Amino acid sequence: MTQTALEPLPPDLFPADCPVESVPVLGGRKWAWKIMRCLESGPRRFSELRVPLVGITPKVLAESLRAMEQDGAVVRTEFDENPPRVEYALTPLGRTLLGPMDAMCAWSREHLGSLLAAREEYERAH
Amino acid sequence: MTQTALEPLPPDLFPADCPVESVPVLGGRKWAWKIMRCLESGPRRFSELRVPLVGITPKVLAESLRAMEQDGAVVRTEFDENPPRVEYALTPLGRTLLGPMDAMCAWSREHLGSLLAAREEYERAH
DNA sequence: GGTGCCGGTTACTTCAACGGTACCGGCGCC
DNA sequence: GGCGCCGGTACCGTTGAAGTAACCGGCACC
Repeated sequence: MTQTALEPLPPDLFPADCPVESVPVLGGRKWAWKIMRCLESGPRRFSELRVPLVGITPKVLAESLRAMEQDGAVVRTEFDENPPRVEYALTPLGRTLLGPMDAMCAWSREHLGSLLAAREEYERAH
Repeated sequence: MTQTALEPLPPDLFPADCPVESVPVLGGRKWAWKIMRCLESGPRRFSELRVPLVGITPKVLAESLRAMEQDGAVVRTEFDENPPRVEYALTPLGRTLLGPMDAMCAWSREHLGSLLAAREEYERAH
């Protein structure tokens, strides 16, 4: 035996409050990732965000922004002007997320081809 | 003016086939992340995976594994033994995802406290 | 012949996110 | 007075992942 037996996986491998599930951009919010990217270059207005986020409805954008605000990744600033102006910006905490996001984007750029090829191969074989 | 005006965001900022949406662990699959972690240490059997994935049903586990197999992140190997044995393992492609995942986990370990604090602060203020 | 293990499948239900359409108040402008 | 801009809200329908519960075939063991 040159190979040692694999340790069994313990039932408590993941704590009940497993942290990863709470990471903002990971939590099942379709647009969060793109919104982060839009705010990367500076504060943006609601209607300004709607331009690159093609197809998003104001409802979903408002919901997403509010969720990200709750998570402390985004600040909402209201200006007392006319017509009314509201700006959304990344918080320092939000900015710290850009690093890990870049890592994922780099992976995607490098390996997405293999992934799509695997999908086609799977279709072919089944 | 010491501050330059911010470039407006172009409507084509994100290509139609934006890659990030296709990253396996990012695509709305609740258990994918944990499954990756379970397979990190070596190949595992179906019933072996059910131990740490507390609360997962066989249906959802089978679905998740099949989706990850389609994406080329996991291989399924059937052995002609009795009782039947099936092993799931990470592919080389799947392993390349572990790096970016570690970056996200590190972020989570470091900043989850601030995130939860922000959520409480938001509750308090609204 | 009954029981258990293994790796699932099937049918049904639930739920949250998303999408579609319409509409709002307050102000300025013509 | 009518229209448009801004930053949304209200109501409703759709969708897809997840959860619930029951069951399956094949073989070994007793």
